[in-house]
Amino acid sequence: MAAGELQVTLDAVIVAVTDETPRILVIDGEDHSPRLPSGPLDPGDRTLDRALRRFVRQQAGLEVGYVEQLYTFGDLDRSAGFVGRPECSRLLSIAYLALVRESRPAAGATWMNWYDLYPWEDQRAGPPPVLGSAIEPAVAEWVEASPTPAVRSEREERATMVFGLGGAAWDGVRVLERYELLYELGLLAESAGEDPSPSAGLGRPLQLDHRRMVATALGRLRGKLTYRPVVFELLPPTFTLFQLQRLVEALSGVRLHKQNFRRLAEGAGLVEGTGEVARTGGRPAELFRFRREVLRERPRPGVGTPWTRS
Amino acid sequence: MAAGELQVTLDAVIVAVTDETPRILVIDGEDHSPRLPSGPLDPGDRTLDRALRRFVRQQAGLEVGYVEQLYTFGDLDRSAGFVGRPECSRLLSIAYLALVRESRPAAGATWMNWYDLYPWEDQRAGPPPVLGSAIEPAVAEWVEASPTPAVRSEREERATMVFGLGGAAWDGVRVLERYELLYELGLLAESAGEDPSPSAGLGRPLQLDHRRMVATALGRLRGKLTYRPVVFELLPPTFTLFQLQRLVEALSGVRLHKQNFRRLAEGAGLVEGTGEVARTGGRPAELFRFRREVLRERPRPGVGTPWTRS
DNA sequence: ATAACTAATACTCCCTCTGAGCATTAGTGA
DNA sequence: TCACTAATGCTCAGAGGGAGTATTAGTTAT
Repeated sequence: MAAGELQVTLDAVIVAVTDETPRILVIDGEDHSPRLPSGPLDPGDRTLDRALRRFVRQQAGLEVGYVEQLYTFGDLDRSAGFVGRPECSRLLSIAYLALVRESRPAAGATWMNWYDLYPWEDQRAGPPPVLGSAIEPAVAEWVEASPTPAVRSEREERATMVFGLGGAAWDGVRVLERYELLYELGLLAESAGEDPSPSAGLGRPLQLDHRRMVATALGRLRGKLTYRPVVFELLPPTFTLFQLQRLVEALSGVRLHKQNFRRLAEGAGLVEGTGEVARTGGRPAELFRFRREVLRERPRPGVGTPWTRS
Repeated sequence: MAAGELQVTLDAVIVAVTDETPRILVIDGEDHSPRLPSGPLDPGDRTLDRALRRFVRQQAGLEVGYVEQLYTFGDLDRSAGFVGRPECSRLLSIAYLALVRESRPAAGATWMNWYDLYPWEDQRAGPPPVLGSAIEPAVAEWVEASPTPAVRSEREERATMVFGLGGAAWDGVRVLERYELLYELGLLAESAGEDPSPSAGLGRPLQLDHRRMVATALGRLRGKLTYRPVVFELLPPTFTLFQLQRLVEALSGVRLHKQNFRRLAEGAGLVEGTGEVARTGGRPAELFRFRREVLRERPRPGVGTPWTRS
C-alpha cells in the first residue's frame, strides 16, 4: 500500500438483543481481536445503503432491517499501534448502525455482549465496580494533574459532564465521550501504548478503532430510543410490556420504574393490546404490538428514560 | 474520469445568522447554480476536521469555530441531471456543519438566506403561502394517486408525519424528510426532469445534491438546539435575551412566547446577566452571557422550542 | 386444597415543566 | 407630558413524569 493511498470501506455495527443482553456482531480475527463486519465500496452498488446490505449478507449471512449511517472515520492515526497498517495510508470508513430481530448465528461471526466492550455503561445493577475502583480515581488524578487552573477547569468540566462526577447527572447517551476520555487517559488496551496497562475490567478491545465505532453506535441508539420507535425493530411483532421494558433497559443500561413505563408506553399510544396473553411465570401478561399510527399522532414518539442518577 | 473511479471531497455547510436571517456560505458558480465550499481530502491532513478547516480557510477566508460531521453522501445518482459529471463515477462527499459568529464576506463567496432554499421552512410569520398553494395540494394528489390501499396508507403516514397534514403536528426538525418528499414529487428544480417544473416559490437549487446537504444541516442544527447550547456559537459574547430569542426563532423557523423564553433561558441556568444594559429602542435590556457552568449542572442543556403547531 | 410466590395491572400523590395571558416598568421621541 | 416600544414580573392551569401503595391472576411447593 503506497503512502497517500486512500482506501474506503463500509463498516457495520449490527445490533440484536436477546435475553436482556444487547449484542453486536463481530467477525473473529484469528490472531487479532475481533473486528466489525466491513466491506469495500463496490462500484456496482447504486447506494451506500445497498452496498452495506450486500456485504452484510455475504459476510454474516444476515438480512438487516433498519439501517442508519453513523459517522465517517478518516483520521490518519486510526490504525495507530495496529500491526500491518502503515500509518501513511488513509483508511476511510463509513460506519453504519443496523438493527436485526432474530439473532441466527453466522459462520465466522459471533454475537458479542456489548457491555463486554464497555462494562461501565451497564448501570442496571447500580454503578459497576470499575467506575469506583479504576475509572473515577484515574479521572480524579487526571484532573489533579492539570498544569494550569484553566486546564483544570476544563478537565473538571469534562469529567463532570462525561462521568457525572461531583454529584452531577450521568448521561447515558455520552458513550463516545466516555470512551474517548478513557482512551486519552490510556486506560484502554488500544491506547495504553508501551505500558502493559491495567485494563482489567475496562473491556475488550476490537480491531483498529472499531470499539470507538461501536461506542458511537451505542450512543446514537440510546439517544434515538427517546424520540423514534426504533426498539420495535429489535422485538418480535408481538410482545409483553415487560419484555419491552427489559429491552429498553438493556439498551439504555438503566433500570426503569415498571408502572410508569407501562403508563408511558400505553399513554403515548406507542403500543396496543392484542387480546392474547402470554404465560410468564406469574400473572399472565397481555401481548402488545407496535401501534404504527403513533407516527401520525406524535411528532417524536419514543420511550423516555430517566438518563439521570442523582 | 474513468468509470468506477472514486473521488472523495469534504463539503461544508457554514452557518451564520445576521439580522434574524440564517445564512449559509456558498461559492458562486459562474454559469451554474451556487455550490457549497468543498475541498479534496488531502493526504497531508491528519484529521478530517483539520482538512475541513484548512480548505474553508483557503476557499472562504474563514476561521470556523464549531464543526460537526453531518453525513456522507455516496450514492451513484448524486450527480443525476447535472452536466459534466458522468454517472458511472462515484462522488463521495463527507458533509460538515460549521457555525461562525461574524459574517465577514469573502471573495467569490456569498452569504445566502437559507430560507431561499426552503421557503416552506420559515413559519415565523405563520405557514408560508407555498405550503397551501403548491405543496399541500401536490402531496394530497400524490396520496390520492396511490395504486393500492397499502401504498395509500404508507403515503398518508408519510404526508402526515412530514408535513403535518391532517391536523398533525409540524416537526421543525424534519427538514430533510420534507425536502426528500418534495424531491420525489418532482416539485424541485433538481428533480423536475424533462418537465420545466412549476418550481415557483419552491426555493433555489444548489449544485449537485448540495441542497440536500444543507437540508441535513438545517435539521441537525434545529435538533441540536434543544439539547446542546450551540446557539451561543452564533452570538457575540454578550447579548440581550431578545437577541437570543430572535436567533433561536430564526433557526427553528417558529415564533416563541417571549416571557416563557426568558424564564426558560434564565431558569435553566443557560445564561447569566452581566450588570450592563443595551439601549434597544424601548426599555433598555440587560446584557447576558452564556453560563458555561450549565454544562456541569444539566445533562442536556439547550433552548426548548415548541415544534408543534396544532 | 391451600399457602407462598411471581408478575401484571390499577390507582394516587406530588412536583416540575411549560404554554398562555395579564400587568408593570423604564426607556425614547413627538 | 403623552404615546410608544420593549423589557420584565407574575399568575394560572394543564401535561408529564417520578415514586409509592394496593390489588389481581396466575404458578408452584407443601
